[in-house]
Amino acid sequence: MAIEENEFIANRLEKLTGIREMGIAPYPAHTPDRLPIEVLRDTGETEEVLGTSGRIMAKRKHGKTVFCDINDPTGRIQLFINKKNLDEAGWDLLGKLDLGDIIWVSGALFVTRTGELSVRVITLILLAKAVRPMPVVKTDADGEVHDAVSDPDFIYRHRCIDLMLNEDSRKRLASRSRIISAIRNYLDSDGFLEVETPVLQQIYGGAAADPFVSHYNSMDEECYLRIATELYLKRLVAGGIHQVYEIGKDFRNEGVDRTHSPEFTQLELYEAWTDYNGMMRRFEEIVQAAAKAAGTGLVINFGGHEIDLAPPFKRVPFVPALHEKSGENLFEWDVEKLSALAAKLGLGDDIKERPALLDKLFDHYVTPGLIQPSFVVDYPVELSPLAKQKADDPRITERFEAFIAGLELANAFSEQNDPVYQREVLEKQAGSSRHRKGVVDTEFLYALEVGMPPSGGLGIGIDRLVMVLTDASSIRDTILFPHLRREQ
RNA sequence: GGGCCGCUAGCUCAGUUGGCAGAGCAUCUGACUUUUAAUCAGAGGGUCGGGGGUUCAAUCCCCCCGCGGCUCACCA
Repeated sequence: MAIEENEFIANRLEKLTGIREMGIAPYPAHTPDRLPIEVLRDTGETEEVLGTSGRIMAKRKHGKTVFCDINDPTGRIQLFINKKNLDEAGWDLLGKLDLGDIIWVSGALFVTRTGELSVRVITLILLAKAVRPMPVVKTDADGEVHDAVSDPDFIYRHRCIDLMLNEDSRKRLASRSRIISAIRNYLDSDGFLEVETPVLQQIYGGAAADPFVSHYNSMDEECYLRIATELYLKRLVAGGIHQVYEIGKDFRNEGVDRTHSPEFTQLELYEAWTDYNGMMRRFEEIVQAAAKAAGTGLVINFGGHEIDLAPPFKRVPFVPALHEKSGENLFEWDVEKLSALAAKLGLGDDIKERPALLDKLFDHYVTPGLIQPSFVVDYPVELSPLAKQKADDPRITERFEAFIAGLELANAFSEQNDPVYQREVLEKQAGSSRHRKGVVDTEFLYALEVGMPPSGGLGIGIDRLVMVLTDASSIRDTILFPHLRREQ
């Protein structure tokens, strides 16, 4: 199929033909020696002829002199192109260049009358002709940006344009990369092994979510994209891999909103000989390392809140906090009373399960107040099937979720390693939950039966962590290519 | 899935109590040998998201649909 026709594309395709007719290859494979633009800027004025390359971002014609701005990832520099400095072919080529074209130039560096360091171009080579126009964004003397491309739909669908034009997006992408890298460094240097477990699974588990369903032709069987890595990683801990982690995509077939994406990146780590207290320290340290990598201080701004990431983070026990904020002894209430209260608060009138009710009421009463980094600790056992119960109260588990600015960033517990108890819980859940379809992961239970040391486990939503550290209002801003509906 | 808002030129956006569709930038032609949101003179560019309805006349009002945003619901 040919490129869609419009005036702009037709015009550029015509120029492309003209360039070929001049005997110039518009898409050469070879780039002559070049210096990054940043290096030219650091060099300053020099008679030495230097080469560089980049994309044409602005073109100002003044008769026999043309000023262009080109940029590369390291910066932007002005080109001073005068007819007398170029050969005829070079000057003719210039006439067929447009904003967005990628070129190589060489020349000495000088400062113009208006004080702008510029390349006095003596050689001009086309490296890639752009046949599709890109939006033109201008910045004035006051640094004010005009005609910025801000339509989210456009940005998500054409991320290449977004990255070309929007500094914030480039910075966020770099921050994300460095954050993940810093987390790996932190864990690797502390003795953890990074592993890869299956994305394509016959039995999914480790979280309560609907999976994406696929089909494996050669086996003729239904399979699922993973919703968590938990159950595989714990098999490794049982196998003697006592410090292990995975950073990868999980897929949950559920609604999309500002803080949920159907595919998202999660870190899960498991560590033997420690418990959820150890995981709290790990989380605090990972947040420190990530903030350092993102180049923010420990006091950050997110969604209009000033947030202090310095440890230790606040501990908020689930049941007492719920009682304090609600003014009622809700944990002792029965399902009917809880359900009635939830309905009265407009949280939904068809919730009939105690775990869901407690969770919902907690979200209503307590979560919104968790602006500064907080660990909500000691969740009711019904909400935490894979966590170990507290020794002195079997109705409570050694589990925490970490919140920053009301956003859930992490979930962790002292891992349940009692195989008999764990089997009972999973079998009961398989019979009741809409998510489980009556399937129990017996290989996971096999591992517990073989014996798994007391361990702590921690899951961190990487996209959300990036949101917090780059002040992104939507998880989609932290994901380069978020899922969008098909364009009509 | 519900509610609200949006969709107009390549980009950013005006606009019409319903009466030939507008600006800036970009593009094209011309002028200009130190400009920088360059400037000046001229020109072209639109199925006003799609479909249906009301009307002499719809980009505008009504209905359906598509896409997006915010929000609520859902989401261990």
